[in-house]
Amino acid sequence: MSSDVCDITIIHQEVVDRVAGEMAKSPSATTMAEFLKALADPTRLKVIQALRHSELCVCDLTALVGISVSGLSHQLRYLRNKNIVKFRKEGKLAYYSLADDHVGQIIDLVSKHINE
Amino acid sequence: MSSDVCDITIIHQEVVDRVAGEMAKSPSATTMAEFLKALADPTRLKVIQALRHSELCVCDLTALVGISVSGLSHQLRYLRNKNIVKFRKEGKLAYYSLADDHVGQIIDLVSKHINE
DNA sequence: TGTACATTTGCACAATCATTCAAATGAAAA
DNA sequence: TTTTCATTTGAATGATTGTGCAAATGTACA
Repeated sequence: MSSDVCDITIIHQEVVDRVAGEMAKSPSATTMAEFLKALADPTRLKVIQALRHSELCVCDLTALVGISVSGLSHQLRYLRNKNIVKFRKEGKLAYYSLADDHVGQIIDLVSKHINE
Repeated sequence: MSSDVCDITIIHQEVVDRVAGEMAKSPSATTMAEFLKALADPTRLKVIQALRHSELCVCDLTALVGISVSGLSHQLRYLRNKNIVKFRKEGKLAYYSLADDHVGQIIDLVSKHINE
């Protein structure tokens, strides 16, 4: 059974309909992709990995990540806006830490997948 | 205790050293980021989500993803090269499916994180 | 007050990337 | 063979983005 609509040829109409229904149950692909994009960068990943082991100030993070202070600050703001990291100010220093452990769990899974 | 090397100011040297040691235990940030990038795109995410529910040919995937056949084919090659999807040929049609379930598990975690 | 220093921000640029169009490939049917 | 159709490929393009530089902000200390 096949149909032809709007220049797209659908070959297995029933399967497509069923899968479309299933897909509608999870969060939108755009939402999930936007979150995953936050993790899909070496610099941001290093920041997150570092913060899993200790709260750190920007200076120290710079040394661990190997990037300019300015560049790091940009990425920290990015991660803050996505609620992945949080920070507290202590005098001149800003101490960053992870907002929750969800990201850590995801990274562990990815790590396991790569080490197979 | 602080030191100054190569224009980078390290404020908590011991903490940095300890965290650097911990970080060295997991796969490189570059490797993990490259894998995560494969998931961090709405089109590729839709493809993966669709394939979790059924093996599908390119035609049908096009309808589910909402992109040109050519664009989809580019992304499918991308996912193939990363060993995330595999395919078999049956006559003129190419049937795609997931290479393993690791990706699905990761997506489930992300989905759960978003639905909190 | 003024100096020193950690961090942030605005701007600019190079590089990456997702997409489409047009052409090529390959396989079945006529 | 020729035609038809599903899929792939290559080239081109517009948009996004990670980064550094320079300037601004804010805080502590002299």
